[in-house]
This record gives sequence, structure tokens and C-alpha cells, in this order.
Amino acid sequence: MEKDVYEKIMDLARRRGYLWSSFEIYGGIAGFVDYGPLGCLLKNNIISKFREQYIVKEGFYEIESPTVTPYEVLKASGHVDNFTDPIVECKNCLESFRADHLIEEFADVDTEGKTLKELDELIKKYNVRCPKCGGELGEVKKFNLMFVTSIGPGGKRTGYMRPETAQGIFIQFRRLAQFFRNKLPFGVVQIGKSYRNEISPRQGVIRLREFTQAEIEYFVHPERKEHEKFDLVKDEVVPLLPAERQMDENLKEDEKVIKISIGEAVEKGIIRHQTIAYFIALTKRFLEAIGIDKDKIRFRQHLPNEMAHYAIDCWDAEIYTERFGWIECVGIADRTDYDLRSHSAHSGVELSIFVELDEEREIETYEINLNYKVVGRIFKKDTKAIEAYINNLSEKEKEEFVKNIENNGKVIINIDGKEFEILKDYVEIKKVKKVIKGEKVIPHVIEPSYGIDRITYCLLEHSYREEEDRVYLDLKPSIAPIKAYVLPLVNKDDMPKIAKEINQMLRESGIIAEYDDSGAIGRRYMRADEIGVPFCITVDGQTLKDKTVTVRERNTREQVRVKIDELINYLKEKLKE
RNA sequence: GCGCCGGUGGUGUAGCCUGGUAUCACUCUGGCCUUCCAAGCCAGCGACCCGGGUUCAAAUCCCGGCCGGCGCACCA
Repeated sequence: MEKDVYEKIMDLARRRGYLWSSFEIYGGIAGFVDYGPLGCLLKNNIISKFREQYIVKEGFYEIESPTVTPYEVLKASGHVDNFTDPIVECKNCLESFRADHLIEEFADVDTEGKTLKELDELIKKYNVRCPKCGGELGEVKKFNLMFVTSIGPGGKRTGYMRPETAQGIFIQFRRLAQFFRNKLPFGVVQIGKSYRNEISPRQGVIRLREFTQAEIEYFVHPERKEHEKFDLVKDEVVPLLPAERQMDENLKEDEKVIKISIGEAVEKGIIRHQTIAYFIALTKRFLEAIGIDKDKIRFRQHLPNEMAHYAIDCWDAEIYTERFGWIECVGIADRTDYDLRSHSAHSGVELSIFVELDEEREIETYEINLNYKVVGRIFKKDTKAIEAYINNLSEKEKEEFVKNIENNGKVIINIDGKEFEILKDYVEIKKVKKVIKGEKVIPHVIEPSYGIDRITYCLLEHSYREEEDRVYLDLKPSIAPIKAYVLPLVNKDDMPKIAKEINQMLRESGIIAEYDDSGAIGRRYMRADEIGVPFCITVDGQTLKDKTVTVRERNTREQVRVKIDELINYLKEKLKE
């Protein structure tokens, strides 16, 4: 049977040192890959482009935090609770199911927020059986997608391998805000490994248990999600697949995508604000800049039920692949203030930024002070969180709070899913006149999150070319792992010596080149083509006479003569592409 | 995690049914040759996924595991 493109590429990738399966001599483990010598170069070149776009051009800054993350952080972020599925296994046929889904189907009761024990009891109560064979079900077990580890001897502190790089940025918010001199908006990048203990990873590099993310957390004022540089991208036309159209049953599959300019999409409310739209445009530009086929990119909005627990809106950049169809390679999410609020509540540390008003003004406001003697006794450890909550209230929220407490004698506040009843005598409220110069704001976060491994695979697939007599990777010169092969036409006279000297000269100047003198020249060209080397430099008889070489271009196979003295400049110019 | 199918040098394979440690081609390495797109000649490196069982003897038969593909479930 004819191999499909995926197989051909993985084959090439394995043979030529792009991608290898990890731990292979011990049988391998699904969900892990090694980048071979060329794979590493390629991936690093992609990451360089990412840095060029976001660090250099956009002015964001990159940080690097640990991959081992203590329990508290991921408890606060919601990953400990939400990143897990309750799973139940049939004792008879061994099939496993989502316990909560099963119960809801069977008994039509709400299982939201139920503990494992409660789920067990519900299964007994309603006599829930295996939907496949009717067998008895076992105990409900938690399956968390995070890798657990323990920190320090004795394993007293639980840690997890981070499921996303984002949290490292959120928890450094105070330091970052200080670094950016308390001015919104600002963008912070983190590039590194993340971990998800997938139940059954397949599809090679598409679904990994350890993978590389490049994430941007872009902090904005919650009411100012327009973008300063929006004009620069507003005419960019993008293929969009909005949630509404996906659910519209009157539309055929291929009618669901609309091609529209970024500017128009925002005007029409298809994209909810400029900042998300801006990043959609930049993402499109990035993907095209590294060489992803522009006709195989689209942006699909998440349906309400597929959104992550922290997001209110999300657009995925999807890239088309032959075997897997459209796969998610970049997620651009509006995470609101979810993370900063959660971390603030859990840590008791205020995570807001002081935003100055254009003009100072006098307002009537309330000063809400906790009556610590009472509150402390009642809420104990939670007091800190309540304090942070109250300190974080905006003027509007304060008014609401006071109104409630005066009318009803109490306010119920919800901190991270936990409810607290605040009675009138827990707080002291003063009405004060105050000149305000600004206000505390918890920024919202717009997060473009790039899956580097998937992008790398897609790039290989989109670069793969077959011609009658050869296979080659049409990688852009700036992205290609090896930039040049230096070849003596024949192993005679001084040709090998000169070729070696040129090879060294190129390497000294920062161009990754390889020398190859084995076999006939044609064979060596083919070898270079297959791994995507954009230029072959051949030392021939004429070189000996006039110090010129031929430079063969990979895609066209055209040759030009270039003086050895001018070779570096010639190549450097070409390598900008 | 379940079911079905598969796993032999770097790649593609022959051998498996009917047990006696492996075929062929390409690639790769060294040499000769070769003045522009996988030419030729000589020499060489290189494999039965792992573990257990049956047997005098296992690539071959049986069981388990791992990996891969497909289907189901999952993919926040």
C-alpha cells in the first residue's frame, strides 16, 4: 500500500536525524520524542523566529521558571481540581468511563462538584451499570493529567510537572509589574517544556506527554482591550471559523469558514476585541514566516463547551495535515483575570496594578475594614483571602458590597468556588471623600500559546516535495537546519582541500555548513536536498583557475558562479529569506 | 484504558503456515573511478521489539509486556 505523507515524513525524519522515538532501545514510551541533530536545529530556528517576532519586534520579555511546580500553585490555578477526570471501570468488561457523565446519563442528576465518594454513592444509589455490558462498576478513581512528583526528602511537599508554562508568569506578576514600571499593557513570554500525562497518546509528535510550548501572557487593562498597533494588521485577511457558524446546521462544512479582514471581523463583532484579533494576525504572520502553507491555516473559535476552565474566549490556529486533518497548533485565549484573582485569593497577596487616571478627581467611596477579631476567629486561614478579595474590589463592586450588606445584613462572597458569608458586624464601613489619582486594576490576560512540536511537524509536512527523481524539503533558508553543503566536484587535485577550507570559512562566519566528498556529485546533491539544505557549493576545475565556485539552489537546481571572496555575503543575503 | 491488526539490518523486504539463527535490493562506511544532479567496480558495517513458556532446538508455535496503525473512549 502507498504510504501516506505522514509516514513518509516520519520515515525521513527518523532516517535523517530530525525526530526519533525516545528511549527506543528500552522499547520506547508513547508520548515522548527526541529531536535529533537536524530536528534540534530546525526547532531552534523556529523558536528564534518566535523570539524575533515577539521579543524583538513586539517588545515583550521572556522569563524562565521551573518546570516542577508546587501543589499550591496548581491548586490555585484550578489544575489540581479541573485537570482531572473521575474514571470508573467496569469489573466485567474492563471498559472505563467518565463516572460523572455516566451518572448524569443514567440518573439525570447534577454531579457538578461532587467528590469521588459522593460519586461512588450515587452509582450505588441509582444502581448505575456498565452501559456496554451491564456489568458492575468498580470504584471511582481520579485520573489527573498532571505528572506528580515529590519535592525534597520524605516527599512532604507534592509537586507537579507544569501542565503549561503560563503559571510561572502569573505567580511572578508583582515582580513583572514592577519591571514594566506598572504600565499596562505588557507582554511576557515563556518558552519551555510542559507535561500532560495523556491517557493514550497517539499520532507521534502531535500528542506528546512532554512538549514544548511558547506562550505569551499579555496583560491588559480589563476595559481597554483595543490594541495600539491594530492599524498595522487590520487589513490582514484571515480565514475564520467562528463558534456560531460551526454550530449552524444550515451551513455545509466548507461554507463555515469566512475570509475576512481582521479589522472587519472586530467591527462586526466576530472577534470580540482588538487584542485577540491582533494576535490572530501576528500568529498568521509568524506561521507564514516560518514556511507554513498559508492556505492550510485557519482560526477556529472554541465552542462554549470546549473552553478551558480559565478562558472566556479562545481561537485556535489550526493547521491542515494530510493524515490528521486540521490540528490545533496555537491557542489564543482570553483568560480574563481568572488566574491573577485565583492566585491572589490563595496566596493572600494582592495582584493588581495601580492605573493612573487622566485627571484626578474627587469621589465618594467606602472604606471597608475587616473586624479582624471577629473575622479571624470565624474564617481562620481564609481570612487572608477575604482580605485580599475586599482590597481588590473596584469602586463599583464596593458600592454593590455596601448596598447588599446594608439591605440584607450580609453579603455572600465567592472566592474560588468557596462561599463566605460576611455579616454586617464583620466589617466596618466608612463613607469617605477621596481624591483619587487612579485605581487598582487586576489586568486581564490574553494568551497566545504556541505548540512548538506540532508546528515543527506541520512545517516538515508542508515542506515535503516529491519530484520524479528526488525528494526534498522546501525549507526556507532562514529555517533550514543546515544552510550549505560544500562539495568537491571530484576528489582530485586541490578540490577537496579548497572545499574543506570554504566549509570552515562558512562555519567561522556563523553559517552551518557540511563538507561531503563521498560518491558522485549527483548523489550528494540528492542527500542535501532530502534534508532541506538550500545551497550546495561546488568546487570544480574552474575554481582552481579563477577562485569562483558554483552555488546550486535547491528548489530550482540552478547554478550560479560566485567568487569565493564574495560567498559569505552572497549567502548571508540569501539566508535572510 | 478496551478491541482488531502489525513489529526481521538505517530503509523496503524474503523466510513464519510446515521450528534447525536469515534472503534480496537500496542506503551507509573505506578504496578505486568519476569534471555537475542517486552511474560503475572492489571490500566492509549492519537485523529477527522485550520477557516468559513449549522443545534437543524458536524469527517461526503459545502467553504476557512494550511500541506502532486503525476503531471506541479521552484530549481541560
